Amino acid sequence: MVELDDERLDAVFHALADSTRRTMLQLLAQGECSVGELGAPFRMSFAGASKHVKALERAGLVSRTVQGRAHVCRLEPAALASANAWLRYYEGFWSNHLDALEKELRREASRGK
Amino acid sequence: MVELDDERLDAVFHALADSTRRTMLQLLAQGECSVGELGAPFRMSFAGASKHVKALERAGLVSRTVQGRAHVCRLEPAALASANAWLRYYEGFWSNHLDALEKELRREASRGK
DNA sequence: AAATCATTCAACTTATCGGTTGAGTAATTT
DNA sequence: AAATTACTCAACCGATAAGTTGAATGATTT
Repeated sequence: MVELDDERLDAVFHALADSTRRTMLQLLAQGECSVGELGAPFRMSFAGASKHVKALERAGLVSRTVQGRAHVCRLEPAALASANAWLRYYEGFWSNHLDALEKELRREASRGK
Repeated sequence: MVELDDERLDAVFHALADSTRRTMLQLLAQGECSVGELGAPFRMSFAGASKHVKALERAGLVSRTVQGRAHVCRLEPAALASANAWLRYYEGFWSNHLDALEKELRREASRGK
């Protein structure tokens, strides 16, 4: 695992740092979607949604194929895995602190999150 | 896990989307550090580093205690865990695509990353 | 008490972000 | 052929980011 590509990680984490884009990924986890379908759930112009898709693509989280006039997108799990790999580095650390972790999660749960 | 706090996730992923801050977290994983120690490795003004620490704090990834004139920081694994929990949602998805994943990681490794 | 150290804060610059609108292109439908 | 659909691109806006510098604060050292 040595040293993950910094720019890739920047792009992936940046792409994930937006709730609209995270929701798009959740959509894509159910199956392929056109750019239009990805944008539809949001109160946002088409062009706006298209930009979000582009950010996901830039991060390598999503790829697209042009099928006629529709651009069909699919999830690229490899990029997600690189983020996961980075986080996993800390897994030992936080599992040594499980008490705090559990307390936090319970606190969030009881706040109804 | 229902629905993780969106703002928290925004802040956490945003904090992680910067190589300076990721390095700071790696430092903190080895033990507590003052703000000065955290900033020292970087070609950057003190105030600049201090801002990065603040971003980590805003995300809940780091907490600080003032000890005399030094501000001592430590890693807060709970926030990292919330990012991890989000990613884990996709674990099933990408483990169904393990071939692509492995190929990607090998490709990166052979590029000497 | 003066100097120094660890740090923040405020002000500023430049760049990027998230959104918009309006126009352009290419594929499909009528 | 004309209209519609699915999209991108370019230009713009306001907000935020990342960095700087310079001054302020508060704790320690001399």
